[in-house]
Amino acid sequence: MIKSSDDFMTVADGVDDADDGREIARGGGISAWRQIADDIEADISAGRFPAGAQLPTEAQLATRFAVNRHTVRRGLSELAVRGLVRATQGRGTFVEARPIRYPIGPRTRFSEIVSRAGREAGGRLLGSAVVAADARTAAALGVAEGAPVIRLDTLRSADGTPISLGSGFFPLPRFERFGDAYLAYGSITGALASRGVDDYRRLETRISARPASAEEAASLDLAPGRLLLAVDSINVDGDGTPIQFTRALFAADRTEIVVES
Amino acid sequence: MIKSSDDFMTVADGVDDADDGREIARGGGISAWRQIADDIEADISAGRFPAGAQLPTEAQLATRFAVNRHTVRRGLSELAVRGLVRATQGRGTFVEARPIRYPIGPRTRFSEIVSRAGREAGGRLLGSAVVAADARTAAALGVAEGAPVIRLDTLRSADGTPISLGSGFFPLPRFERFGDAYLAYGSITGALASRGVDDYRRLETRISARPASAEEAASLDLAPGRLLLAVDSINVDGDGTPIQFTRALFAADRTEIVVES
DNA sequence: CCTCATTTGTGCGTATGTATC
DNA sequence: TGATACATACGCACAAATGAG
Repeated sequence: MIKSSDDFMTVADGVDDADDGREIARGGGISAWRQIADDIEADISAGRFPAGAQLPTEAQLATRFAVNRHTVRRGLSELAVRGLVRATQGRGTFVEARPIRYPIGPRTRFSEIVSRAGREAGGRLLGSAVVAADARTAAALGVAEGAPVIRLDTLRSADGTPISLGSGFFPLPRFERFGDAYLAYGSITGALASRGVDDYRRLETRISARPASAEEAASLDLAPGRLLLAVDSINVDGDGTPIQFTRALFAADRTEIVVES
Repeated sequence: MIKSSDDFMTVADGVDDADDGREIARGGGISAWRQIADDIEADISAGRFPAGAQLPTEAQLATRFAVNRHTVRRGLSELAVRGLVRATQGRGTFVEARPIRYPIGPRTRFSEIVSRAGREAGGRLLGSAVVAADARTAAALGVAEGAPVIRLDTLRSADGTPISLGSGFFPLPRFERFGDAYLAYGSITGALASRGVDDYRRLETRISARPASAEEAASLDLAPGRLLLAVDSINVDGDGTPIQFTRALFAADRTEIVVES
């Protein structure tokens, strides 16, 4: 076999990888890239590649499976879409961590949830601004389209791992300078309490799924194109007045949403 | 430019595709496949490729954009993951239909939902069997692990389009021969009523997202690897007794789940 | 039923770009 | 700066599914 320039390995490296050349059944109805993906997935499931571990390089895998590097890449991309591994240019391909649960219910508070999951809560304000309400936001908050609302972008994480990227919209006369309140109290719940909202509940939640854009992936520390759960929700206060419209993006492979009726 | 065998076109075809060679900015920081994906997406959004329409073949797109067919395929695969298009071997690549809503709430009934969305309800029993309850099912139904339960596999569709692929588990002394009841009444709700359950509600719903397996994709008439919303739910009767544990898979790009609290 | 052209799917080899260390 | 490793792109070839005939 003639090696491509990419697959070239030094003689020193060559001597100790003659060991485990995995068998790929050619022409058996199952494509080579799928067999490779399944094989690597089995290694991950069995713990032979623990979470955080670096996989062999694409070139090494290509020689082990006796296929072209493109074929390895096709298999790895499958595992990447499913959130099992993640490739970073110039560094390598690494095994991703396992998902945690993220319950959403009528009384959901983020800080409660992460503590319930036995993890450490974390929320960071990315920015805050006064913007004009678009149609969806206006309808949710019961204000006129184009009316000014406060927008708060937050990144929520658990154990240092980003979990959700959220944009919250709050009606304006009531929640003036709400970004400062959030910074002062460290949580949406606390900031709302400082504005006299000591109870709120979720009125409606819409859930869809889509791949992450490049920016979203960067914020959530995901590889671009990974699956997101998009959760749009409306919170109302004790009187049923809408106080918050939120669009939250969850890394689908780190999250399971629980709805308790 | 030397054409590959794949890209070869007859002279007759060649004369009328000299028109719209789209511009791809090379070396401008944005990869060619992404520009192609964006360009085709814009065409779809603008209605230049309406839903159901067949896209030009990969070879034609390759000549139009003056790139290799692989580069076109990379762009198309991006659109396919996002549910905008779907490729079928031997036929071509087609624009997919837009999503519908699928509300989930305490009083969710499938037939109500699709009629509310102005579509026609449809449910088909794929099979039914008595199986041993696994840990998750046993916990949900409040039976011992390994206890016999009835399993019902159903495919639900709207307007002929498959929407969800579901497995329902029912505790056994109570729902003996439940498959026959489903066939007789044509719906879960009707079959439950025939067993004396005239009211039931959803206790808990768990939502996650993942790509479809080959079989799931086939059942749902999806291209393999497309996004699924996986919804696990527990239904209880008026007394709060669990009567049904369901795992439903929705095509994420045809569905938006609405939770009403 | 078979054949054949069309179209997407898979795989190889090569080359070069780009980020990381 | 150089070496490493993933990302992009071209060209070629053949497999496999579809549909027309």
